[in-house]
Amino acid sequence: MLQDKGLSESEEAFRAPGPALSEASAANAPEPPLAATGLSGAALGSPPGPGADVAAAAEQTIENIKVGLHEKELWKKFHEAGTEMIITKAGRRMFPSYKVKVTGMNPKTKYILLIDIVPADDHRYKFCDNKWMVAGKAEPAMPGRLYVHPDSPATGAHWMRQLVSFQKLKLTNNHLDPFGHIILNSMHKYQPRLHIVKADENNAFGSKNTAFCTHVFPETSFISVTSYQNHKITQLKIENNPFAKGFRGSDDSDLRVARLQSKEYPVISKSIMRQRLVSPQLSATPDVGPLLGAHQALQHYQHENGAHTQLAEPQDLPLSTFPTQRDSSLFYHCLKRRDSARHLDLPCKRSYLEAPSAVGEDHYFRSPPPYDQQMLSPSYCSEVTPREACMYSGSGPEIAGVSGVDDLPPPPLSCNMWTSVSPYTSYSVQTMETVPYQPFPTHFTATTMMPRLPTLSAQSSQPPGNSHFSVYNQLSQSQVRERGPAASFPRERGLPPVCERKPPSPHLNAANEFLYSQTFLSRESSLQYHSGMGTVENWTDG
DNA sequence: TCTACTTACACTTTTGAATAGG
DNA sequence: ACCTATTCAAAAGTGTAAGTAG
Repeated sequence: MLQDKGLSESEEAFRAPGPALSEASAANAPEPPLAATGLSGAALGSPPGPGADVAAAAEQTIENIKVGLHEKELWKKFHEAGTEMIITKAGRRMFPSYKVKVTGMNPKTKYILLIDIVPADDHRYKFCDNKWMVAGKAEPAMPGRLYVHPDSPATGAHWMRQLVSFQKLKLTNNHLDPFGHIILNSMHKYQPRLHIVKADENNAFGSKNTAFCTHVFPETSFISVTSYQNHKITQLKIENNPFAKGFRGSDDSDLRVARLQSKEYPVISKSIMRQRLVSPQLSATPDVGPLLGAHQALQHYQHENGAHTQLAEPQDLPLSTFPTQRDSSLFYHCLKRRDSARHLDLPCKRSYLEAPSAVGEDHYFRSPPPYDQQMLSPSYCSEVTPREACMYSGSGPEIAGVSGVDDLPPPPLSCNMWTSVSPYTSYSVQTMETVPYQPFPTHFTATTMMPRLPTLSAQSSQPPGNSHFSVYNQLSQSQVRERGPAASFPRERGLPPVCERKPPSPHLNAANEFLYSQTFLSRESSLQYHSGMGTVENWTDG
C-alpha cells in the first residue's frame, strides 16, 4: 500500500548513505518505507532535548530530509510531451497528482508540508504547429497561494509512513476564487514547489533557527490551459486518469490497432483514433523546451548561507517540454473541435484492467473526518486521521504595505496578487530568523514572501509588524472547496455557509505565523494566508 | 475568422449513509 | 449493543463538444 511501484525510481533522487532507522522511527512508523524500498535512510536524529543544541539539530535534520516524487515515470511522460494542466473557474485537480515519499525526518518532530506554484518564466505561451511557443510577456502573476497539506502539522513518522498526497490541490483561473484554490494564468508555465517546515514547539515558534526546505521536481512543471492543446497530453491523461476511462478506446481490436501503431502509447483512445484518422502520420519527437535552460542552472544541492535545497537528481532535469522555437519534426497536428473527424464513433469501451491507475492506488488521506471531530477528537493528531487541506493565499499590494496587524479588518476571501512574482529559478532550505510568537486575533492576514532564489536571503528581514494572517475556518474552507462550489458551478449542490468561522487554535495560529515568519520571507512576492483552524492539542509527541 | 474561454454533458470513481449479518 | 462487510445513491472528477466573447 505504502510502497507504490512508481516510487522506486523517484527515490533515486535522494538515495544517500546514512544510518538505519532509529528505534523511535520504527516504532512510530509501522510500515517504514525505507526497508521496503531499499533506501538507506538518512539520519533521523533524536528529538532535541531541552538542553541540547536545538538549532544545530534542526538544521541537521532538515538537511537530511529527502523527498521522492511518486510516479516519476508518469510525470516524465507528461513532461516530455509538455505537461498541461486544466484550470477552470471551479477549480481543477492536477493530474498526475502531486505525491511524494518523504524520508529523513525526525519521527517525533512535527512538520508542515505545503505546496506553492510559481511562474516558471516571464512568458506567455501559445500552442502552434503542435508545439508551445512564446507568445509574449507573461501577464501579471495571480495571487500567490499555498496549499497546506491537510495533515499538517504532523510528525515526521506520520509523513514518512506513507505517501504524502496533494491530489486534492485544485487550480483555477478565477482571479476572485473564494475557495482557496491556487490561481494561475492560462497559457503560462508554472513550477510546483514542495515546502517542508519544521514545526515543533522546541524550535518552531520563537526559535531563531527553525529551518525549512523546499523541494522542486522539474518534471512537475506545466503549462496551464483552459482546454488541452496537445493531443499527446490529452491521450496521456485519458490513459492514466481513472476518471477519464470513459474516453479510452473500446474493444480489443482498437487496442490491437493502437499497439501496432504506437509503442509509446499502447492504449488508444477515441480521440487519438480520430486524430489518426485525420492525420495518419503520427510520431513523437521530443523537443527541447525553455525549461531545460532554466533548470540547467539548478544544482542538485544548493547551500547558500545555510540554505539548503534539494533537487531531483541532475539526470532528471527536464528532457524537454515547451519548445521555444518551432520544431517541424513534430507531427501531432492541431486538431480543432471542428475537424471533420470528430463525429467518428468508435466501438464501445472496454475495461482497462491492464492500464495503470494513478488514483486507485491512493488510499492515503482518505475520508477526512468532519471538522468538529477534528477539533474534538484526540485522534486528530494521530497518524491516521486525514484532514482537509488549508489554502493559504497571498496578500496583495494593498496589504503588503500595511504595518499594523490589529488595525486591519478581517481580510476578505478574495484573492490578492503577488506583489511581484519573479519566475521560478531555484529553491532552498533555509534557516531564518523567527519572529517571536504573538497572539493573533481571529482574523489576520500575512504578507508573506516565498523564497525566490538566488536572491533570497537566509536571514529574514521582514519586520514582525508586517505580518498579518488570514485565519479561516478550516471546515468551511474545505467544505466549500470539496463540497460546495459556488453558484457558478455547472452542477450546484448543497453549499455550506462560506463565511462560517470558528476561533482558531493558538497552535495553528502559531503555525501560520511560523509559516510566514520562517518560510516565506522575500521582497519579491507576497502570499495571502488563510489557514485552517487550529486543532492540535500538542505540537510534539511528548 | 481566429483564439481563448465557458458550460452542459456522459461517463467514471469516490464517498458516505443505510442495511444486513455475525 | 457493537463491529464489520456490503450495497447503493449522491457527490465529485474527467475530457468532449458546442457555444460565446473579444
